[in-house]
Amino acid sequence: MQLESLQLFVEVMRYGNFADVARAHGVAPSSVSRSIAALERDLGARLFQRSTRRLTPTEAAAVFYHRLQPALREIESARAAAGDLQREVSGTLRVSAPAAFANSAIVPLLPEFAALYPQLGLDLEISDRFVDLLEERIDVAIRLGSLPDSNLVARRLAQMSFQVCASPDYLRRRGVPQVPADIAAHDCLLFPRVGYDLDWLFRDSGGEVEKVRIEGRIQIANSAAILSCAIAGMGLALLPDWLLRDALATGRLQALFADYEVSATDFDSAVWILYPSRSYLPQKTRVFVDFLGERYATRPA
Amino acid sequence: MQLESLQLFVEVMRYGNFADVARAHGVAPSSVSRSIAALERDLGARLFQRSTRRLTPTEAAAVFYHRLQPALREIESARAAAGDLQREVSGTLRVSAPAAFANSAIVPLLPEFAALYPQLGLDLEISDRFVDLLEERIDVAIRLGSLPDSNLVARRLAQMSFQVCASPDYLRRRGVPQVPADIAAHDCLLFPRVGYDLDWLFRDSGGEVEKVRIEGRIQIANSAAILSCAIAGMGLALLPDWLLRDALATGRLQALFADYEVSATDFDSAVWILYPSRSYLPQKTRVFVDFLGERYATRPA
DNA sequence: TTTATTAGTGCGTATAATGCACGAATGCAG
DNA sequence: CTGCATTCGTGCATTATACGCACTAATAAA
Repeated sequence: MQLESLQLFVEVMRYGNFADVARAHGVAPSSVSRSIAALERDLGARLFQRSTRRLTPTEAAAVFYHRLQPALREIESARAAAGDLQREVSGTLRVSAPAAFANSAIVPLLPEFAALYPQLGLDLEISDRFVDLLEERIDVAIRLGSLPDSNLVARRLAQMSFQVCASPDYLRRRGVPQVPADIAAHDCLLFPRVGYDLDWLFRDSGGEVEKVRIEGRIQIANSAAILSCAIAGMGLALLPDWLLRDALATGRLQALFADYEVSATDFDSAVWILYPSRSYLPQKTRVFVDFLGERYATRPA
Repeated sequence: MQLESLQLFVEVMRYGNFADVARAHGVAPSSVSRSIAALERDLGARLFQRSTRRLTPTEAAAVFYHRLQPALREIESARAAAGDLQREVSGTLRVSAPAAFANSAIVPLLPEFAALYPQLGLDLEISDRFVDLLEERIDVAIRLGSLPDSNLVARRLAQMSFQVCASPDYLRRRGVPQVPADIAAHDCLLFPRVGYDLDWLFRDSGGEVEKVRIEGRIQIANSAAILSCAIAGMGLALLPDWLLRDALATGRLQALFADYEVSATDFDSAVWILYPSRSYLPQKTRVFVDFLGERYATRPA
């Protein structure tokens, strides 16, 4: 029984065919086929019913998979733990982050981080869905907003604050709103959120919250696209500060309502960093978490 | 990382030296030495401090060992479980069968079968369409009639013979037909079949085939419903023997033309049992196929 | 000091793995 | 209904790997 065959089997269960697994591993499909066949010989049981175009796992495969997968992960984890005891930061760190945040807040920091730890490879998995850290073998994940409960270790990187902004061109044409109620007369770029109405919340320095109904003809569920629209002068946008930093710094956008905190949902969104709660935290994970923590402490988002 | 290297490592931790492990495995000591060295390369950490006459496990080895050992045991156990599923009658058997056949010919046998194999769960998928065994993860399928070609293993359970019958009440009112041609004057219960005209075929003991045009006002594409109509005295019905057994035995129906073979299509219909593959045939599939085979051999349908 | 045993290393051979090409099967698009 | 493309499996030639043997260095016990 080959360990590689077991890993291939697990991936075949995930992908549902041999060819994709072969491509992912850079080997010939026949190799995968032979590995699985060898495994079946070892088990004395058929794992997949094959028709040329479809693989169907047998009951034996399902049983084997559900017990094998945790064991393989444990071996991998044990290997990492043993290695990290005597090794410096090395290997590959798999980071999962939302697309917009990765592009504007992580990628700019990568050169410095990579220079700090030349032995460490970085695998940035960009995805806006909530990935399963264990399933995808993610070491560290960035999550925005409020946090669903889980058995992961969570650390709050920074408070996430929002700002209303528009392009100078737009403000010249339509005027600069002075108080929150003024935005009712403006085009707003809408980010549809399930469970929330089309209101923006403004909290003044005294803590008073004002809710203003907004209107607009453009609605996009992608904050990077909303940013582009705002820069193009299509209206007011409510966006998180980490996404605006560049555009504000270069003057392509102009922030409004400096005296207010603004939000579309509530006022306690944050940037979270998550990692699996392992008894032995790999060095690479620790240094990455510490690095981001430092960065966001000294240069708050 | 080789699975065998991991197993060797565990044993080295137990024995405390390479030579004994090598002897226990019937390999050369140099082989063990090389396996451990490869493992150390994979981990990036030294596992043993070697002095020619003594091995001292490092801290990394201790950490690795304590997590590796349960994982290896789990893999071995998972392998045994998957294999046992093949060799022992356990798990769940998914059977696909046409509704009428399932109700009258399979369900009555289930109590006995279930008692024979108490560890086996049974999932009876009743469907009159031709399901894709792989797609639906079906272990065994029952098919009636003639068989479309496929890459499945097919076994003929029994010849399927048809009989013309009617209720005693109906025969009292309308008279008992003596020769095939007599049925032209009777109400017949029609089962519409694509590609076949409304004729019934009679083959006498001499092999002579007679085709008789039938007529009737009731047409139902459901043999169980036709059975009910016949029992209710609504006409003559041409039905497969396995569907009639009960009604004939209790006298609710009476068979006609004992000296003829009858059919609505051709004379070589059969009950087929199909399963996906012959290699690594799970025990649960084998016992079910054998059980039905025995049942239909001793008590022909 | 001698002896016996152990780990590590070259080296040649034997076994195993791999890729490629080909064939059969099958789902999909036109 | 018919090509078209993709997928899995197998035979074959090639390549890579693993293995044992012989030998060296080292060390604990006699």
